Amino acid sequence: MTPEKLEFRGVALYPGLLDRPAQEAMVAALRRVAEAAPMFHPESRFGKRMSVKMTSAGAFGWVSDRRGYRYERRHPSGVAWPPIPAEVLAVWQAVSGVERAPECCLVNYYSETARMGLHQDIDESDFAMPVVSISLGDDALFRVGGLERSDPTASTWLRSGDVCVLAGEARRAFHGIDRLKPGTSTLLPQGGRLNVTLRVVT
DNA sequence: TAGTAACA
DNA sequence: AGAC
Repeated sequence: MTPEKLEFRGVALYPGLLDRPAQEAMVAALRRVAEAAPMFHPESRFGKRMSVKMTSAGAFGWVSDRRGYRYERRHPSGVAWPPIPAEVLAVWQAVSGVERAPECCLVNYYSETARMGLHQDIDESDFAMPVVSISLGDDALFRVGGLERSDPTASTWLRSGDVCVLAGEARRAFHGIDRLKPGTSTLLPQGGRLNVTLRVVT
């Protein structure tokens, strides 16, 4: 793992923390997660489908529907979420800086046209616990703002193998993904991007 | 509005 | 960036 650490608007960035073999191993593990807990398109509380597909691993999964955003013990189908893969836990241990283990491993799949609007991660109970994010596959334009939606934003490209940590001032910063750069990675045979986010929820 | 479209 |  490359130890280089950068900072972008308060977000810690570890470019290329995962080398190609590590990325491939993680994708294989995530494929097993998606077999146990199939990806689904969440719906916002106003009935609009999000463009990303998602599933989770761990004690809790993140769920969105007309009842709002929350963490649930089970996949919408009723099955328990599979365990968080060891490869993913190793990244948390390397960069989170906390002793607690993550309780939720949210896996988002971005097709070439998928995006994620500016939002805050505020469905957790302890904001002293960081959010760790792993990028796999095509490059993605990552936008980071401040604590209010109207705060100015700035963008940077995230590449396959990069890891971000949202902690401290940036823990509740607005952030999102504007677009992908299709064809920039050969990691995923069908293209697109996987993003893995790790959180302590309770 | 974890979304979108129109418009500047 | 703001409005819906």
